[in-house]
Amino acid sequence: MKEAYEPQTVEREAQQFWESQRSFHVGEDPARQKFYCLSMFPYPSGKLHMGHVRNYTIGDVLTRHHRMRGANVLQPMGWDAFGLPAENAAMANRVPPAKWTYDNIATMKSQLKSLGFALDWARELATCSPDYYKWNQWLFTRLFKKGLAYKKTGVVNWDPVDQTVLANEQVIEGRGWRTGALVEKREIPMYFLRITAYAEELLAALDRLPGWPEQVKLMQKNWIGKSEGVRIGFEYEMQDQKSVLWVFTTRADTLMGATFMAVAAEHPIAVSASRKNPELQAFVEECKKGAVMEADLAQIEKKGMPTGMFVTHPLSGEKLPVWVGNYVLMGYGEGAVMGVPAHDERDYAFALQYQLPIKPVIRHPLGDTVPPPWKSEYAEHGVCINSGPYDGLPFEKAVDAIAADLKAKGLGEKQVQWRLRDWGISRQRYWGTPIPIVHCAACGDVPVPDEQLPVVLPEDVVPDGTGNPLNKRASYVDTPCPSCGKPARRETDTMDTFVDSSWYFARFACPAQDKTMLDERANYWMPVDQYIGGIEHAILHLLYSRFFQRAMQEETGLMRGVDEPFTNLLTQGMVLAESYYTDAGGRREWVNPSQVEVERDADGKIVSAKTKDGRPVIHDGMGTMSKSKNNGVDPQELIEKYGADTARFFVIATAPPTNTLEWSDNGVAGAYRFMKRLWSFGAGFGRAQGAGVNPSSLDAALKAARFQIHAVLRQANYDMGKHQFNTVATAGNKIFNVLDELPRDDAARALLEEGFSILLRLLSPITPHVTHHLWRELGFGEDIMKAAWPEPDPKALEQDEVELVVQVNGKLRGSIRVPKAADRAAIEELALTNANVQRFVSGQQVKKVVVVPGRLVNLVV
RNA sequence: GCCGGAAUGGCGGAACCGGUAGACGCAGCGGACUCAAAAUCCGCCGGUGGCGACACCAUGAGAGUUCGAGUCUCUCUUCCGGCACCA
Repeated sequence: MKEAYEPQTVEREAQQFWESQRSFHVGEDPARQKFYCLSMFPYPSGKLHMGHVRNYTIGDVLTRHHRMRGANVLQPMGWDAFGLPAENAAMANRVPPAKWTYDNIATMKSQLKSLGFALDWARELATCSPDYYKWNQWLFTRLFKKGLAYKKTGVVNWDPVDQTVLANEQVIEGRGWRTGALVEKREIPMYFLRITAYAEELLAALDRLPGWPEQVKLMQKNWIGKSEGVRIGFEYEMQDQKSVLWVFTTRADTLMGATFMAVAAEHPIAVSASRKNPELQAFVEECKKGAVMEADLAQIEKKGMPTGMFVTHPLSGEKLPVWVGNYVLMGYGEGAVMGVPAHDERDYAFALQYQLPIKPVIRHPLGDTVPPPWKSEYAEHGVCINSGPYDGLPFEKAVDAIAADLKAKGLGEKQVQWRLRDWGISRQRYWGTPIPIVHCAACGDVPVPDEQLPVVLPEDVVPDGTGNPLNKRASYVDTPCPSCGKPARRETDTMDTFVDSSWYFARFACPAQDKTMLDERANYWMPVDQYIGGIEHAILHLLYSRFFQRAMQEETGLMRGVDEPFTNLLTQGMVLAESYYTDAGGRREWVNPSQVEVERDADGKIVSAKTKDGRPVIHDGMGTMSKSKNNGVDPQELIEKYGADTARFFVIATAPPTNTLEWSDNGVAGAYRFMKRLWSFGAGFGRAQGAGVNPSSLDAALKAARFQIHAVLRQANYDMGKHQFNTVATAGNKIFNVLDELPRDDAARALLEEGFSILLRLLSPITPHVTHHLWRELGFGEDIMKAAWPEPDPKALEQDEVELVVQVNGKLRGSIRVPKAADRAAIEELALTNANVQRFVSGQQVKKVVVVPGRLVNLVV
């Protein structure tokens, strides 16, 4: 073995070994426990960034650990290859998106390989390949025939100069990113997937996902947004026509306290009333302009204007004025609310603003006779008052009674309202899955029949930014109707790329399958046992995938009982780095941290920083690695300088996987130092003899060392189980430090071998290359991946004597060594003999003695 | 505004059930080796007092429960994340 650690050589050899052994290739094996470990697949943007390295290292640690524990582990990799950046790059470089994408895939694949991930590349897929997106199309046509996919109009951002639809991220301050033209809203026909049909199930099943972070489940719950209430009708007459204004409320119990109605600016009543009222029309227009997205709108002033119309209260017959209110949203419920100022914060503010009456109908804890004017609304549930027949009823009974009475009059019923909307999947873009529909003048929208799938996207196109290039290709657009054969037009919209990523996990189970979307191999591998990725996908990607899993079950008949695609979810934290800038005449010029030298005071705090060529820079603190702050660290440079094992060890050891990870060049150097120490320890180790440890031949010091090694191992295995990988890595440091202190003599030899064998196996999921090399080179075995995961020896953890801490009144005063079997009385007596303990106890009455076996003694005086 | 989560040395972080706070690493300081530097190795490393044994203080702030609280309960502060004026 060489004296010097050369990571490049070691890693190349290990990777060649795995390649030649097909070490990561897996198949179905019903006899073994399967484990499907999946990291979110990357978008092939060019090259890997640190977030990828972190994500895939976490997945690889889990994969290799489960393998060594005997599971049949699948860890695949693929490419989320459709999407807008490819079109942007195409315009900038005049390269077809397909070529740009495939080139990026080649680069990133070689980077992933250089990191030594245990990936089964035989299952690689790219969503832009017709073999893959054919099944997007197939599933779409199935859902279309069932009515779970349908067409309706949707609103898009329209750039009037480029004559093209813009994605939200292409709209910058209301203007098109390329043209700077004011963006218009346009209504165009789009296809939707009826995810709302699954709303109830998607919500309820969250409670059956104990392996998901609570935070993610809560975000999904809020997104689905179920509220139970009552739909209530208020009758009115307009131009002698009887009509009903419908509202939705979760507080039907306060119906008797309604003193006005408020409708959204877009509501038909507002629109028709504004026709003969220019002032109202101006107000309606103003409301429509107001942005309705930002959270700070929660505090904007309530504004409104009366329409001059009145509706009839369905139970009291009272006439209530109808107002247009800027706080009522057309997109939720009925676009109208009943105003109950006494018991709703917004209604209260509105009523105050316009001197509308406030009528309390729920008993206030301070008493029924709260004198007007009210100081604030009272929004808690309570008992009805001032409500005629409903007086004295608590919330639920009042809602039931009122709903029943409304139903009898045909003016209301209980209703469940959802926030979740159907999923609009049409994108007016070129680089995506073609929507398999043909528009025929005679037959309407005809789904492309199975035998004509896939509808192949031409790959030689270079978009120019004006409209969808597919529209300009007659050979693509003109096609006979699959139904009647007459000339027809092919749909040119493509699918949202979230469709691609909503089922790739199942497809990984079924490589090289060209007859069906999935096959029975999905039954073996699904569900994904461990899914790893960023929290930014907490809502959309994960919700859509849960929806698709259910749709796939129904359409393929496979994966019965597997309703949820991801059993356990780990959301890894972001990677942060220091950022620095120079002040270039009021403008910040960001300097990459690799170009900065830092000066610290005696405490290690940064006092000043300058560039390597001496210009002073300002330290801006830790932030997400980003292009805009120029603080990214290139994984490639890191691997070339230190090797993949160092990068992997740093990323794992520095922070728990769910925390943010603060980049530190010194930290990386520390990880490298550990790799080098490990290496030189191995270089001086000699060949393993394989003689086991004979515990009775160990002296006290060696016994203590062995205890430490096994105690650290026990803790490391516990930490591994709860995915706290940072302390598993540092357990490697601890065991190494123990081994490094051991004498190099015959008495210690067997323990040295046992300890090193444990250390190498424990570290192998984190730093697979160096451990692979040392394992083989030192004669521990052929292939460390095939070795058993180390378990602590219970005998090594037995101790004849234990150290107990002695406390007086809960404060640490000394420690004693007692035989393991010592009884309470003996421990008490020994504790009292301790000199320092005596100082605090003497002359006082010992009132109580607490003995925690194996831990401590507490004397209460 | 509402809903989550977090707060421990100069820094990242550790501390399983309430039981020795600060493991491991980074930075820093001192030393060895060297003509010198790098690399490597050894020692110190929360604060205050003390020659020392040791004592006191200390896990964002304040209370509480307990023999004993970083850990449990309540109130507050700050930071991070999510969102929907959702009727």
